[in-house]
This record gives sequence, C-alpha cells and structure tokens, in this order.
Amino acid sequence: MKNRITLKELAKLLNVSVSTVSKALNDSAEISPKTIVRVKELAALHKYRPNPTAVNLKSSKSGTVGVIIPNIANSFFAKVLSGIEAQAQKDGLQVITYISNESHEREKQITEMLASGFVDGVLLAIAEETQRKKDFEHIINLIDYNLPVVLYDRIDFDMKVDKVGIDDQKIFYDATKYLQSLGKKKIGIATTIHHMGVGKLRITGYKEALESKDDFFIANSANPESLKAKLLDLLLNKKVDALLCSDFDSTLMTQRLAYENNIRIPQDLKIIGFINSEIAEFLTPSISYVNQNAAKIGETAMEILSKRINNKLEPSKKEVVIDSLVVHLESTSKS
Amino acid sequence: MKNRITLKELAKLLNVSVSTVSKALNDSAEISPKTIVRVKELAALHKYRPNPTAVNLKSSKSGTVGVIIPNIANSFFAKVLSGIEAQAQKDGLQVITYISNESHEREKQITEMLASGFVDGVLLAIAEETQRKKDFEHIINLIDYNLPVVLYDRIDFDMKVDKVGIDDQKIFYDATKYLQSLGKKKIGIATTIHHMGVGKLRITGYKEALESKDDFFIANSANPESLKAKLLDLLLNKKVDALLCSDFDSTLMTQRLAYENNIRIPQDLKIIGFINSEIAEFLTPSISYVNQNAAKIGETAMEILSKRINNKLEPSKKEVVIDSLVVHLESTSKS
DNA sequence: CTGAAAGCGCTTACAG
DNA sequence: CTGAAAGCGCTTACAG
Repeated sequence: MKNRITLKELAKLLNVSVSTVSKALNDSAEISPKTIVRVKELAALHKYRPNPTAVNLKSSKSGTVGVIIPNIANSFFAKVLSGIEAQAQKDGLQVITYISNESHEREKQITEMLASGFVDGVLLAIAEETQRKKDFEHIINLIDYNLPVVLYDRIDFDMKVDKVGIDDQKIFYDATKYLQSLGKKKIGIATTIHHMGVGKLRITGYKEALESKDDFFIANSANPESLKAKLLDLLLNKKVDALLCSDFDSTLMTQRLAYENNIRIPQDLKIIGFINSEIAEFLTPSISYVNQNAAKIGETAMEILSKRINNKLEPSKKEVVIDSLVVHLESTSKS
Repeated sequence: MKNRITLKELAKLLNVSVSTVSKALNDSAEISPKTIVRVKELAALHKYRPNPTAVNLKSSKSGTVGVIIPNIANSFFAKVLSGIEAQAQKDGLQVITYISNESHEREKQITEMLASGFVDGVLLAIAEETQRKKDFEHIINLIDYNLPVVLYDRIDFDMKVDKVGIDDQKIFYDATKYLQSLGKKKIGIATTIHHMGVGKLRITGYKEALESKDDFFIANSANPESLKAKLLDLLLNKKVDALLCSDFDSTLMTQRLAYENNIRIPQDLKIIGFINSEIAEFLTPSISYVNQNAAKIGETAMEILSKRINNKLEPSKKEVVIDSLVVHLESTSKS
C-alpha cells in the first residue's frame, strides 16, 4: 500500500509542530484561523487521512462492531445484515461479519475472539446448536465482559442484554385467528424448529388461539422422514384444512405433499408459512408468508448497539419488538 | 468494557520490564525458559490478550479486509460471503462487510473510505450501476493506491487486478450444445442483464454454440413489460423449444408465461436458468440451474487476497476460473 | 497562539 | 538473559 502522509510529515512541510497540525485539522479553538487554513490546504493537497488505527489506539475504541450470523444463506439473515450495514454506515461504524453456521463450537470461537477486544460491541443471533445444547456460557461471558451486546431475532432467552426481534407468539396467534375467521376448523402446525425458542413461541401462539373444544394438530420433527409421516397423517387421516408452517423446510414439504396427494391449495388446504418473499411469491401456488421486516430488525439492533456503545442509553436493557405481518398470496385466498 | 490487563501491568506484577514480558509471550530466544513460563502463567491467569489495535499500529497492518457486496439478498452473494468468511477465518483476517446495493454512488463512498486506509485489502464485485455508467474511476484509484484488490464474480473488466469468477461464456456455450443434443432446434435466450459483463458473455457463448444456419432468439430487456412482450413473441410466435435464462427475473418470468399459456415444461419447452438452488428445486416444475459454486468463489478470492497481502504471490495478476455446472432437474428432463 | 511532552499498548533494535 | 529507549501515528493537558 502506498505510503500515506502522516501528521509528522505534514508538520515538517509546514514548519510547525505535530500538535499544531493535529489541532488545526480538528478545528481547535487554540489555533489561529490562518494556520488552520494553511494546514488544511496542505492536508487536502496530500489527501491526508488520519490513520484510523492510531486514532483507535488513543481513543480505546475500534469503531467496529462484530455481527454473528447463524446462516447467511438464509435470506432473512442476509436482509438483517443489510439493515445492520445501512445503520452502521450512518453511525460511522464498520461491521465485521462472523458466520456461526448454527454451530455451537464455532460460535464459542467467535465469542472468545470478540471478547479479546477488537470490537466495540456485538450483535448476536444465537446458533441453533447452542439452543439445543442449552450451553450459553460463552455468551454470558461475553456479556459479563461489559462488551455491549444486542441479541437480534432469537431473543427468547433469559439474559440481561438488549434485544430486538419479532413477537413470534402473537404472529401465530393472529394467523390462527385469521384462519378461523375463514371458517377453518382443523388448523394444524408444521415445524422442524419446535426445540428452538422462536419455534416454541409459535406453537404457543397457535395453541392459545384455539378454543378449548379444538384439537391440536401438530407435526413436529427435525427429521424429514419423520416430519413427512406426521404431516401425511395430518393431511390424509386428520384431514386438516389449514396449516401454519413454522419454517422453510416444513412449508415446502407441506406444499409438496399437498401437490403429490391431490390436495388443492387453497381450496382444500390453506397455508401460511415462515419463508422468504422471494420464494413464497414464485411457488405454484404462491404461499402466504410472514414478512418479518428483517432489514428493520437489523437497523434497530444496530441503532441500539450504537447508542449503547456511546453510553446514550439508560442502564436498563431494552427489548424492542418489530412489527411483522402476514402477506396474503394464493395459498390463503378465499376458495 | 471491562479493563483488560496490559503488558505494563503484567510487568509490574512480575517485577520485570515490559520488554521482557512482551518477548516472553512471543517465545523470544532471548528470554530464559524459566521467565517465559513465569510470564505465561500469569498472563494466562489474567487472561491477557494483546490489544489488537496496538499490534496493528506497530505492524502497520489492520488484520482486516473489506468486502464489497452488490446485493446481499441475492443468495449467490450470501454464499460467496460465506466462503470468504470461512477462508478469512483460516487466514486470521477479519471481514468488514460493505453493501453497495448495486449503487454507483454508494460504491464510490465505500471505495473512498477503504482507500483511507483501514483495511489491508479489498474484495470487490462491481455494482451494476457502475457497469452501466462505465465509470470505474474510483476503482482504478483504489487499485492505484496499491491496496491489494481482488475482483470476484464480475470480472470481465480490463483492470490490472486479481480476479476470481466463472466462465460465463463457456457455461452458456455448453448449455446450448446440451440442448442441441436433446434435439432442440429453436433455442432462445432470455435476459435482463445483457448490458452487464456477465450478461454479455452468456449471450456470446450462446451465439457461438449455434450453427450458422440457426437463428438467434433473444428476449432482452431490463424492463419487465418489454421483456414480457419479447418473451411472449419467442414463446407464441417463434415457438422456441428451449430457453436459457440469464438471471432470476427472466427465469421466473419464463416459467410463469409458460404456465399461463399452457406451454408444458419440459415437454414443449426446456429451461435452464441462472437461479439459486433453493428456488430452482422448489418451483413446479423444478428448474435446471447453473451451480456457480459460490462459496468456492469466495474462498478462492479470499485466499488470493490473503496471499497478496502477505506478498506471497508473484507480481503478475491472477485470473482464476471456478468450475460451475448445470444441475439438471425437471425442466430439462427428457420428455 | 504554538510547541514540547506524555501517553494509548505494543514490538524490537540496541546496550549492558 | 534483562531492560531502557525509540517508535508506530495520533491526541491532549500543560507550559510558555
């Protein structure tokens, strides 16, 4: 990399001291207007930029935040990242990206690295494996380190940190109520993430919405074969007339099984799924989906982290719920 | 953030000098084995970690690379990022992510910021708008700055930098030949990115594969209405029997128009599209797609950048082509 | 209004 | 084998 000009060199060229140059560039009231102009002109000429690393060392800040993403191929998280990046831009922060791939081990490595102190704060969505193992020690450590941490999306954990996510329970509650309003009597749920925080909340919301007289119809398994068997039971034997699908895999399997068994969507079966708009819109038929407002989640989480870093927030932790809504496409249209 | 222990404090506790502590921790041959053990034990006890910013300042390196991503919601780029991150991990580099949103202006801002010198190197896929405007000045500046730069994916540019991408021309050449081998006589192409480097190469490959007696059937427009009209002409009037779709939008429009006009896929029309596996597999019918090996592209680009940063590469620039292949699903199955 | 000095937390040539 | 000193590129309290 080309050698960039330093304060020292600038000072030599101007025949003034380094301190004068530094103060002039920072518009210090101590420096005469004339000198300020003179210094700034030469700095501009040489395209002087303060060395960020030196500034960081002085200020004990890095100007960076770490973002831990469980799975970037999931377009939900890609959009969250996009929101994070946009807000970080505004706040003058650099985003360092780490991908845990839903792995507990990898997540531990990352949190340890972050605790070593490069970044000023951390945005975290907890890996699936970590949730399954219920081993949050590395996360507690990170928080105890007094590094500002904001949990995003996966926030149903008992930790003293700021959180930004959606109200998973309410969404499935509302969705269930909506299907009831369409006259559906046998509403079921399909899920591969029932062991995860968000998965549990969605089931709770669903159950809560049903009347005492209603049966629960739940197909839950992380194993495709087992899920398929359970779903077929709901579709063919129990003859459910609507299904809430809690994730990508269960949504697509539901749709496929309906197709293979000549169950017509939406006439015989209505579906609402937790999948991305890109896919939902282009399935045949298109599938009504939950728009989680991913970018907004990222933006808000970054905004809170940024304020936390700059001590602009009262000590008590925040928990922000971002509105999400069901986008109705063909799979819930009135038949 | 909790105050972390420094070399100085460690030195005081041990009653030795800072230099001794530093050398001991770095296993210097100058230091006695006894001292090394003593120092390391206390360091471990206090969980000492060198302050990365200070190390960076000394070494004039930041240990970070900047990655400019045109559109992270495109799962191709998400996978590239995933490959980049994995390799950066191995190389001990931190990945700072910037999203240009295909915007020329935003890309300029980012490159200027990067030229200001925080990162050790840059991975770049050039924004669509930049390509349309043909204004590459900011990129040339970045390169001239002697900051190592590696172009990924979008590499059909005349710049003296390392490049990692796929052979777009060959893929559509091969795909066309394949469709011919199935007996298809009227092979067309649908594209919304004909103005972009990769889009042009794909068309070139397609044309190259056709015999002199064959006609070209090209539906090209970035405007949906116009593309639709051109596609309908190919499908209904010209009666093409196969279509290569150069991007997401044209693939889905082709599939939709076929559906709406009772053109059966694959019996009446074969399709190969440049879309992600996640979507391709779940369309009805499933659409044969080009697997671009996105993670490999990211990994390789990062590997080259890392070597370039450490001066482990000869001066001449590299251009690496990552193999990609067509994954055949229902839309090209023998009818 | 300007500059010398100290210091952020390290590393490393040099002296002893 | 150990330590004092210089220096990476800045900022800022302090002296003049």
